[in-house]
Amino acid sequence: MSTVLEPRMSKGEATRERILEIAEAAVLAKGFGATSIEEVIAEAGLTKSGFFYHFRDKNALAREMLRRYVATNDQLFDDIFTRGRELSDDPLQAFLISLKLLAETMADLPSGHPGCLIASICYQERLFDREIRDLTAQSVRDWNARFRAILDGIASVYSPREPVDLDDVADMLSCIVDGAIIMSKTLNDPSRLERQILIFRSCIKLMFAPN
Amino acid sequence: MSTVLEPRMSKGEATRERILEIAEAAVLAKGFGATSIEEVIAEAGLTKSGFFYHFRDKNALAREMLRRYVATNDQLFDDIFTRGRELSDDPLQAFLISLKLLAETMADLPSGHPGCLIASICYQERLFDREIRDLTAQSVRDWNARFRAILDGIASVYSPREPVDLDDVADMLSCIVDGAIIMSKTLNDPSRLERQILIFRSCIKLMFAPN
DNA sequence: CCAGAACTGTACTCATGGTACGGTTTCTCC
DNA sequence: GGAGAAACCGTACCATGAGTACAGTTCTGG
Repeated sequence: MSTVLEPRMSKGEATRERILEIAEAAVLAKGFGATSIEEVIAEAGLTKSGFFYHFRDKNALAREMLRRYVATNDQLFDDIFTRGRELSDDPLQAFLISLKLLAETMADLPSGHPGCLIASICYQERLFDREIRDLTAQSVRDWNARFRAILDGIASVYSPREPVDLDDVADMLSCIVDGAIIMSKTLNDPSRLERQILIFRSCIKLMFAPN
Repeated sequence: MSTVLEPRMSKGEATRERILEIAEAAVLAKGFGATSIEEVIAEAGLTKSGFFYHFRDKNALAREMLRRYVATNDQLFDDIFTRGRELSDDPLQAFLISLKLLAETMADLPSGHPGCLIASICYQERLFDREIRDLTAQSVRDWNARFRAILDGIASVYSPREPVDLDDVADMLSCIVDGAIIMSKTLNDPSRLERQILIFRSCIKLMFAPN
């Protein structure tokens, strides 16, 4: 999940990016409330004045962090699901391929998934203003809608074996991923995430694949 | 999730219980790091000295909170899965019944599920000592093993339609629940949790139910 | 080379977490 | 009903971190 520092980035932008990167890692490891600005700037190698030059306050940092996280994830989903559609014209096959790609991507993370910012924020909701909470909610809704659209495409070709609400099935992917990230981290076993995505994939097959 | 204060509880125990209850709600709402002892004691109606009489430090509070949370959940699972077995001799049917009971239990929570302490701790791991992290890991392992045992019982009667790893299926329940709690909280829609458990139930049916 | 961007340094305020410890009330049990 | 223990209270104190203010310095791109 680390972002490459683009070569054509101004010095200020590069610093901002560095701060956000460090802050995100810290927040995912100990929570926003327990992440001090002082430790962030220590690791980033700048002073408190430097920090407040880039961000008004801690909340602004949280906002930018979240925006960055959502954008990165959106991009990832775009890539993976576009690639799936490229590799198969059948909507079900395309989705199954994409899920495998997603599982592989997660398995390839060097030291496991660092964590989901949305989940982190969710468990510290009182610390954030309405704008941030709205942003997390909207992101989740967007991802669910994206998955729902894919399922609609599948359901227009294959009819599900069991009566299932497609909205719930769409939600399920986010739930599985978030839950599996927690289990991976708690048990210190990164493979759990990959395996859960593949089990979800099996469930999709069971739901839609004819016989 | 609120525990009834037993009548035969000494005054000290009652206070401890009250502190733990208040602290748990606060931790689930804003995280451990951002939960101040001062606000806890203010709500509990005692002084800082009183607090430290019961708990050496904040870490001791976390330990007791976690123990209490795990015990409560263990009890809940015991009740629900025992009841399922009482209502059907068929292991698959018993599990499906239990899942429905679980979904109902979650739907009956007055203002939605307050949150999973394990997940909260997971996203603030650096704040806790090894003992607490080991306790969270062991709890998750225990729950997974419990579900796995149930699945073994089912698999001894019904053979799964798709080749699935039963360990992964067992993990899936915890993942779904944890993920759905996060989605419920983020979208401020308690019904999400119930629906996700029911979708998982559908997946179990699809996996094992003949035809 | 110069204007503005990107910082540094210092010097504060204020709130809060956490510690230490002696004193006081309240319970409990003989 | 009295003694001793359990369950607290009061107060004083330190360390840390958020945030402000602002003047001065260095860097950087055109």
